[in-house]
Amino acid sequence: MSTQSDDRRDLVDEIVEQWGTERPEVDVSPMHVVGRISRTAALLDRLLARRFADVGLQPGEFDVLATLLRSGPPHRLTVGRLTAQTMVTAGAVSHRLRRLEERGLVERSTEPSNRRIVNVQLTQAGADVVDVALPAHVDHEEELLAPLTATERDQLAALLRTLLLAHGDSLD
Amino acid sequence: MSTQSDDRRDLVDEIVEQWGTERPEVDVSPMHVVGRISRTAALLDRLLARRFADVGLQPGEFDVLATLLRSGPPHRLTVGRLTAQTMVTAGAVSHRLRRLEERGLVERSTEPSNRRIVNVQLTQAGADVVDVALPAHVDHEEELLAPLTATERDQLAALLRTLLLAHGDSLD
DNA sequence: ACTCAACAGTTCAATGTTCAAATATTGAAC
DNA sequence: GTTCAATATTTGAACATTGAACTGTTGAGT
Repeated sequence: MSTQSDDRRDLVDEIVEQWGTERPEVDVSPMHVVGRISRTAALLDRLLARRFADVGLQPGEFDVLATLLRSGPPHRLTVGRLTAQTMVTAGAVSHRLRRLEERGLVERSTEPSNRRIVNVQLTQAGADVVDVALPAHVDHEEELLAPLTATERDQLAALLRTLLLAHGDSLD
Repeated sequence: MSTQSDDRRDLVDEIVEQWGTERPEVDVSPMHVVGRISRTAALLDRLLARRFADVGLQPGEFDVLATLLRSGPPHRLTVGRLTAQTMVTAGAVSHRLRRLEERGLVERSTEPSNRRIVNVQLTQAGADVVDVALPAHVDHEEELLAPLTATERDQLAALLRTLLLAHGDSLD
């Protein structure tokens, strides 16, 4: 297995070097990490969004449907639990649900025991959509990660887990 | 220096485990990396955006102004070169420039030798804004990376650089 | 000179997200 | 029982980005 490290310079290297020349008194080294996380996410999200479009789905819509499916039977979650697993606001989730409901992929109903709560039920049509989209999605992710060895993927995942946990991204 | 590894489970671990139960025939392991890159970026971007708001700036606006400043005197770039350094479309850059021009932070003028090209000039007011925002911004980034040791940051940066370069994110 | 494709930016309608206000419900305090 | 703060979700205006169409400019081919 080839494990040669790539010693070329990416755009973030250029940016950090420019700052070193233009504002040498400011230590911009954190950009090496934060800048790359931001750029990598933007790059991957854009590529993945195109593939979703082929299935007539938006990333955020897939996110909701997939969350419901992987929660297991009966494929029903409250809006709150749904929101807790996304990186968007409750308002955004509500908008997504309205669009998905119009397309018949989910159904909303108030919880009888506590009428503040709304249950979101994945329909059969919604489940079918995820079952088509999921394998294609992970295949695409696999392709995008091809430049990294299995070891490198593990390292990357572990480092990001540390960062996420430190910032409270867990179920607790 | 403490280098203990965090063995708690984050939300991505939960998600992958759920898929393992609900759809064991699909190998969702790429999510360990892609899912965390996406979530980490969303988390950091959101936190950083709040700090920018304190200076009356939006992340995208800071991005444009900072690109102009770090390009060095005379702090002037074409719209095309500006767009090449961002992760957004030319249309988005055009919108950003209109907003920044209205606030007197940049000025646009057509290049005499090729009237298709538009030069974007950072004004003194624009340079002042970046000079206030930049140190605060990198300080904030530094804080957000505090959970990682210097070695871990280097590893993380190197892994992401490999990924970015493989996907063409360089000046070439 | 003329044609025309390529190029550089801009514009605009559509769209998804955010933020804050609003609605409705619950439970606890008194 | 009534009050009221907390909770759960929705609504709607504001706003940034996208994608496609559009304007204007240049340069190569003939």
